[in-house]
Amino acid sequence: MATINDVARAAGVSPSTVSYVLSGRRPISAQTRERVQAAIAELGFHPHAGARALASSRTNVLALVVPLRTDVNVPVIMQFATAVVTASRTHNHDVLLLTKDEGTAGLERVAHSTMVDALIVMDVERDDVRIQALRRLKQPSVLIGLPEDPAGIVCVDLDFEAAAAEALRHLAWHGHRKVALVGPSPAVYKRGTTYAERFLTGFTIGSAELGLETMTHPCEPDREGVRACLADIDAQLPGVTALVVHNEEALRMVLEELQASGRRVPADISVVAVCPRDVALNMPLPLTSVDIPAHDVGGLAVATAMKLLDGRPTEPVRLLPPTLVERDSTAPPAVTAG
Amino acid sequence: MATINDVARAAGVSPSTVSYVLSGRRPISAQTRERVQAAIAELGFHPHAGARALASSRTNVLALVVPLRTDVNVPVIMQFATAVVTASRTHNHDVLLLTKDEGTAGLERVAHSTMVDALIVMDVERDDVRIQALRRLKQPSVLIGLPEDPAGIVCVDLDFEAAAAEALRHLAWHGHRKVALVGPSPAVYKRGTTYAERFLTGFTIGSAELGLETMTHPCEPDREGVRACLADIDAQLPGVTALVVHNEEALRMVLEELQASGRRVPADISVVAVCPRDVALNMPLPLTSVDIPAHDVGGLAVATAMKLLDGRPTEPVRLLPPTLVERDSTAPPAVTAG
DNA sequence: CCGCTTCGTCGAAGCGCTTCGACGGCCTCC
DNA sequence: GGAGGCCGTCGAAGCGCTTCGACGAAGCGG
Repeated sequence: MATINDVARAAGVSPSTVSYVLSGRRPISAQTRERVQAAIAELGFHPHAGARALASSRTNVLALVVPLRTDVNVPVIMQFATAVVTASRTHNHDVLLLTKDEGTAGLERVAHSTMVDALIVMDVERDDVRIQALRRLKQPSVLIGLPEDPAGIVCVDLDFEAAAAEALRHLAWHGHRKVALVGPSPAVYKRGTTYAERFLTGFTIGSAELGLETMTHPCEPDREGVRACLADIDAQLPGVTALVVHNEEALRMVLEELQASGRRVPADISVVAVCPRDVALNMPLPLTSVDIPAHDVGGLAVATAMKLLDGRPTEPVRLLPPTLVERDSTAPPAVTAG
Repeated sequence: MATINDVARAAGVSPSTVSYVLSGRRPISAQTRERVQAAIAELGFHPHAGARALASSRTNVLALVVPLRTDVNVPVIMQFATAVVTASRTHNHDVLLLTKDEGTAGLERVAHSTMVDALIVMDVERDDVRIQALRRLKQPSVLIGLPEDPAGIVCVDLDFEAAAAEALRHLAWHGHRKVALVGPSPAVYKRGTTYAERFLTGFTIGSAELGLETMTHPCEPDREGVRACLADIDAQLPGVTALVVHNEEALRMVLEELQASGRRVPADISVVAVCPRDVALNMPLPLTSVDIPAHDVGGLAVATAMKLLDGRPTEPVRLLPPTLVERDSTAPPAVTAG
């Protein structure tokens, strides 16, 4: 492997000049720069990451903590992860993958041993123990999600409260008065995953503001769970004309069960999904949906981390406004006798 | 941050002694070791990863290249990835996440800049350009998959040929004579993803050996694709009594379409799935399946990488034998007139 | 009791890079 | 036309760790 000294010799300059060509931290004449760059290309020089980290105390690596439990929606997690990786690359950073189950220890390990410049943490819970740990690190961190007390840590996420309100507004505008929320599985609520709670809050508030008759129901994402959920909804909110589904796994089954019970979407019942765009489009019929913009959130998380590293000012909490796209699963309610 | 010098001073020894306590490369008296360890604990010392990498030319980081395209089965990819991460941790390594779309450049970047000790590459295609690149690197690599010409690179994977044979053997043993393969989507074949081809090969050979009447059909994983696929199968292989499904996305829909067409599983038609265990168990009825042991394969990939790093001998290609577990979706064929 | 090995520890030399201060040479401005 | 600046480059000092050779002390056999 060529070193910076080899390059310097080949270009007839000093190592520090090569370094300055690379970093651009001092002016270098066009001539010299070209000679150096030619030497770099010819020797196939790549700076040694460890040496660089040692000398500059910058690693150009971000830690990304992902949950590995399977009761969260895996494809969505993966969308966030890939968004973070691609965004990091555009900022000339790489990504070190940590799993949530290493907990606090994993964060401290990579931070204390200076393996990463900053941390991005997904799937934070209401009062996640990891948050105090993050506060103590010298590296900045960005959460994807919104804990109870985010003081001192920057958070980015979709504004799930607004998302719920948006879904209800759309349905109300179509004339719906009786709307049910098919939520995530009970396990998700139990864990204190705040996006579920925030959506619920938004749903409740929106419902009150719009004067709707609503109910909410968690839903286990298997055939039985979906059936039970829909049955409960029919029992507790007879004449329901619209569903908001905040549960990717259950989505397809909800549609199938509605069909099985003889109800047509959207003629007999409207459905608004809360899910990534491609999920909404890959259903038997294209669903009206509030997008979960994993790509944007991931990109924003990385951009925010970069800001922090540069010492630029940053909003402590940044919630992206939801976008609802009307597709084929919503329509005005059927006019019924009664 | 405390350095090794701080620890040395606190323990009243030289820095090199601390280093030897940490690495165990030279004998250290129990007394000294304890004093050093106490100092380490007290100061919360973590060796600086960059400095360590620079001095030892070992980073204790593995690169993992995952596909980010969505036409592969995301949850399965994620299973591999988490398996690799957890296994790496047990070997005291971390994982740097690269995406396949950075291609050859990404591999070279992390290798040349000495960010990683070894590379693990998923989703290799028949004659993947990345393979030549890997051969040129000074770091060893392990492929999850099996390219055309694996010479010089170690590969691990499930033995998909044997898996197909195993599925057929099970069905033949039950007395089935007409069996169809519902394969991955055409895109997967087109890409030259070898596991699909290997399964197909095994299916064809097994079919001949067992004297079965079979056919194979790729399947687009949406409602229409599944319908078309099943219709083709019924047309081309009338009286088919069993299906082998090698397509996680389509699996649930296949079952539903069979039911919709009035066929009961396994009374009227048997189904063997090729998928991870948990997928087989989370279907409306527990499916007889050949497991895709993502966890084992990921773990093996890491273990193999460690072997290579230690200079221990390694089999060039290691294909894990498949395991078929009989559950509720297979039974002898119905006795019909004719 | 002497010389040889083994054990436990130290000191110093790097690993490859960044960065700070220094220093010529050139331009500019009065 | 000389003082003052800026531009472009160099040299050297580290960053924090590992590792090699060296060296006393202790243990052993003859």
